[in-house]
Parts: sequence; C-alpha cells; structure tokens
Amino acid sequence: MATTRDRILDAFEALLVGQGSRAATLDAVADEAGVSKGGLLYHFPSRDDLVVGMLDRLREMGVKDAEKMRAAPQGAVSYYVETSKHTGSAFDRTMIAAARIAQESDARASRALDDLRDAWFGVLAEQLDDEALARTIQLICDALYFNAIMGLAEEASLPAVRTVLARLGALDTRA
Amino acid sequence: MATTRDRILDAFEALLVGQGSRAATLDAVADEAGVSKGGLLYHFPSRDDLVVGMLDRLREMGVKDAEKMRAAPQGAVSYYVETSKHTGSAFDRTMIAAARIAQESDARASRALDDLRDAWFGVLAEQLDDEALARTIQLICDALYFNAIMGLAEEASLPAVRTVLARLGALDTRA
DNA sequence: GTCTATAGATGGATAGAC
DNA sequence: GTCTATCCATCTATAGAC
Repeated sequence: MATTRDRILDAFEALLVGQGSRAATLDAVADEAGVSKGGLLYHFPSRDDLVVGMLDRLREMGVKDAEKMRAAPQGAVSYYVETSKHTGSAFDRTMIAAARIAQESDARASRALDDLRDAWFGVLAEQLDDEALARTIQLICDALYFNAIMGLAEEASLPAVRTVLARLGALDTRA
Repeated sequence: MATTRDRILDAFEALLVGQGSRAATLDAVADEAGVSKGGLLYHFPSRDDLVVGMLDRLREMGVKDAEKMRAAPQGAVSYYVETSKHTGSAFDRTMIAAARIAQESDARASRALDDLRDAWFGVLAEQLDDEALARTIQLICDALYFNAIMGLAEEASLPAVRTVLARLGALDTRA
C-alpha cells in the first residue's frame, strides 16, 4: 500500500498532467488523494513543498531509467524511441508534471529535466559514437513526448521515425 | 499604435509565455497592458474571452506563415527548421501562449495548434514527396520549439539537425 | 497523522461614475 | 472606452480538536 505522502504526490501529478497547474490547487489535490486539506498540509506544509517532493521523486526515477536504457538488449536507441511514445507509466507522468512546473519559470524543475536529458544523451552518444545523430534522435524523442503531452495527434509519427532512423543506420547499436 | 485590445492580448501572451497560466491573472494582465481591470473587462468580458481572442490571432498568423513557407526561396524545409528555433517573433509568442492553454485540456487551443501543424506538414510533404521524412522533420522542429518553450538548454541542437538533414538529402528542396 | 474551522489574501466579475 | 469601488468565490495557510 502506498504511503499517504506518495498518494498525495500522485494526486498532484495527476492534476498537473490532466488539467494543468492552475487546476492543481490544494483543495483539488487533497480531494483527489482522498485526504483533507489539513491532512495534506501535514505532509507538505506549502504548495511549493509539493513541487519539491515531486522533483525528488523524478530524480530517483531518472537514475533508474538511464541504467535500464544503457543495459537494454535491443540497444539504447530503440529503447529510447519506443519508451518516448508516452506509455502512461509513473515515470512518464512525473516527467510531464515536472514539465508543467518548469513552464512557470521554476528553475528547479527546468534543472531536473535538463539533468535527465543529459543522462539520456550520455547513453546515446556512448552507443552511437556520433554526436550530431545522438542529438537529433534526442530531439525526435522529445517531440514524440511533448506532442503526447499536449494532446496533439501523433499516431503517424512513430512509424515514420522508425523508417528514417533505419535509413540512417541508427536503430541497431548492439556490438 | 496598437489598439488597446491588441495590447491586452500581447500582455496576456507575455504572461502565459513568461510565467504560465497561473500567473496570467486578470490583475496581472491589466497591469502589464497598462489598463485597469475594468478597462480590460470592457474589451474581454471574461478570462475565457482572452483565450478566444488569442486563438483567433493565432489562426490569422498561421495562414500567413504557411504561405510564406511555401514560397520561401531557400525551400520549405530550411525555412521551417530555421524558424523553429524560437526567434521570439510575435507568431512564436502566440504559439507558445496557445500551447500553455492547450495543456489545461482546452480543446479549442489543441485544435488550433493541430491545424497549424497540419498546414505545415502539407507544405513539407508537397515539397519533399516523402511522407516519413516530412513527419520526422516536423517532429524535430516541434522539439526545437518545445525545448525553447521550456527553457531547456539547446544551443547544440540546431547544428546537429542541419548535419543529419544534409545527410538525408533533405535540405535543398528547390526544383 | 488526520480532521474541521477559519483567517487573510487573491481571483474573477459586476455596477456605476466619468 | 476607461476608471474606481465593491461583491463573492476560491486559494493558501494556520489553529487547534481528536
């Protein structure tokens, strides 16, 4: 069973992702988490503490994901492209939630996302040995992500990306 | 001299882009535009009317941009890639502002952005005659855009994209 | 650790003077 | 067309009971 603390962060993220920061009020979060506002404020004394708690979780998840990507049997590029299609995982949700906060000029959130991207880029560059290609692949995956975030129509994109990456000889990076 | 109406929309967009929807309150918009709240509410009777007014401007600008892209002397791909680096133009700002609103599950904003992307894709596909490539280029430019939106570090990306697109023979599409 | 009650500030919106 | 004054709902946060 998840701790109350985690359920509150889950609720905060769900509201950020689903309806944006404006809708993620303390009342709404408490309601979504099934606690009273007072109960929420016991765990997170201010709204800003919710943000900090969420970014802490993001960093933890990010470290684990980079390790998984590095060790992926299908190669880091395929792993990265496939997992960028926004599967709705807990990690996805936390990333998108952090993106919402970053857009409010929150330097901590921007920093956390930047660090994540740096870690991924490190693995891509390591396996591809081609910096320009690694950066371009990262951009493509950013876009798959962000389009998903914004609810834009994108079913056609992933097959197109696979086609072009195959053309570039970038898909199979196993030694 | 810009009309008061336009100055108000400019202020609304500036706040959305700079500090997010949460900060774009009627008070803040009125202040930024140099009018009173009452003055603002004469032109836009509710906050939602600000959103509608902004999306109307976006559509107007979008039509003009697609025409410019189609007629660009350097070819549509180059035009599209170069203008995607977030130059800070009025059109840029309105697009990003619309993106902020779209993230709050506003179907009208998502629709307006989707229509814009459709128009661009049409021009790309027309000049490249390669759908997979057109879609991938659009994704790359989405990402250049979105990373700029979120204040992520991206100076290294544009040269990388030029390199890879040249490798794909996609940069010069002039007949 | 969780709740209710409430304070104090800020938000969106109306009324009416100029 | 723009302003001030004001209303009411909502938001963040505190206090204190259980």
